[in-house]
Amino acid sequence: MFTYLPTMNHNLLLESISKHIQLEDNEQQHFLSYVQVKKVKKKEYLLMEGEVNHYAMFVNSGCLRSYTMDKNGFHYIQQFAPEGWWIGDMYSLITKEPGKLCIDALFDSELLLISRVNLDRVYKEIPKFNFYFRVLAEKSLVSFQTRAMENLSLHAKERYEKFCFRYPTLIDKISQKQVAAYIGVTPEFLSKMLHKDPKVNSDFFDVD
Amino acid sequence: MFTYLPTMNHNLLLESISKHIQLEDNEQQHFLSYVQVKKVKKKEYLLMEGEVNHYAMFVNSGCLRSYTMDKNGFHYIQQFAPEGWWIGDMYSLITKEPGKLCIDALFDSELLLISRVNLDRVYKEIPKFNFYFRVLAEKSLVSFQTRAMENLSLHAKERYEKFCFRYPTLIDKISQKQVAAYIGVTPEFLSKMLHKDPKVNSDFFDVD
DNA sequence: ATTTTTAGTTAATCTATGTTATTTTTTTTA
DNA sequence: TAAAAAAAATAACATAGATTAACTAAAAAT
Repeated sequence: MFTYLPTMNHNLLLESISKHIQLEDNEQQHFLSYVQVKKVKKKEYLLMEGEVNHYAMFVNSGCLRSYTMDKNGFHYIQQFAPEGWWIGDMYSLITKEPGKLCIDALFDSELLLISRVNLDRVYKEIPKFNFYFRVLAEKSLVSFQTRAMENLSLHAKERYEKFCFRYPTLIDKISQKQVAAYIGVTPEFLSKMLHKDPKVNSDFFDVD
Repeated sequence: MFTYLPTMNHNLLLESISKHIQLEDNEQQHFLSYVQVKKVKKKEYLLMEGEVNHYAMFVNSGCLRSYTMDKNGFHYIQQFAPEGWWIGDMYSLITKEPGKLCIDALFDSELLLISRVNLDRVYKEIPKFNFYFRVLAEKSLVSFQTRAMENLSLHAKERYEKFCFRYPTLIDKISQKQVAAYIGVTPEFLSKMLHKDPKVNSDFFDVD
């Protein structure tokens, strides 16, 4: 049977898991034997459009992003994954088909990878991981349900505010261009939006 | 121990479950003892904004919809749930907090309800339901991830086409008003979009 | 350190979609 | 089946955000 000694690299992940399920020592070691550490440089790709995604990725440090591209080369960012977040192309992971997402690193990052194959083993051998990933999937679902509605109903300014709220640690670390691709406007429009003087309140001069 | 004889009302649900997990007869009966049948009339509410959602709902026949409202009274439809679909306010179900969704019936419908409390019992007593609902949550997640991106990147015409593809059984059953609220345009604009002649190709007359 | 590349700013013009209002058609209810 | 209510169609006008282009500032690469 595989075992693996937990190292500092695993702290963040084990912490996330322990919030939802309790693992015996041997279960923890067994699980970690399926996990591999990977370091990537800024701009390095973890997944390109049309590839099958073989790994669920947990971000230990740094930040990843997943995005799609349209025929004009425009980017639309589906998700940022700063420290402590999971990321992957769920469609491709589930179906084992090539996906439409690209995933790359916004900064030098350290990741923990678990392959789809090993994840299936984990589900079989330590069934309570079904509980852990069910809860995670449900939370992520709520978040994307909310964003799908926000993207229909809110103006760019309001979507910007939601972004700031959702990723408070990123606002001053990533470029406006990335934020624009997340809220779905052109960088030119975002720039204008952030610089235009708040409209002067002209009520003071209203007559009648 | 609770048991319950499966009736015709449960066929569709049991079929959905058996696609993902295999239940022993006693597990099936145990599970069904937690499920109640409910019939609702067209326009009847299952959940109103600000209420806590106590039930996950499975649609046996008819169709439900979940939606949010903005301050101007505009509706934004998060999901239709025709026959064989689950629906609920996942945020409220998870957190037990009041949610922002309304859920009501577009037609007379028959539902199977399982309360949050009983669902927690099911997870504990028949752990493989964690697998079933994990897989469902993951599929639903993919669907909402995709829609969130589509709502940013596609024009109304394309969102209309995606709607037709996603709910092929609904196109000729629900009003344009509902479709407009799903794709995020005004009913006036949708009407114009569907009636405007496809632009005549004037290239033939181009000079130089 | 200098060059090259990328990101951000600004502004004029354009377009997809919203707004308001009126009329017609369809559906629901009495 | 008539009356009332809701949905759909149409059209004139308004606006949020896109497009294009030129310029400046900041990073990255040599």
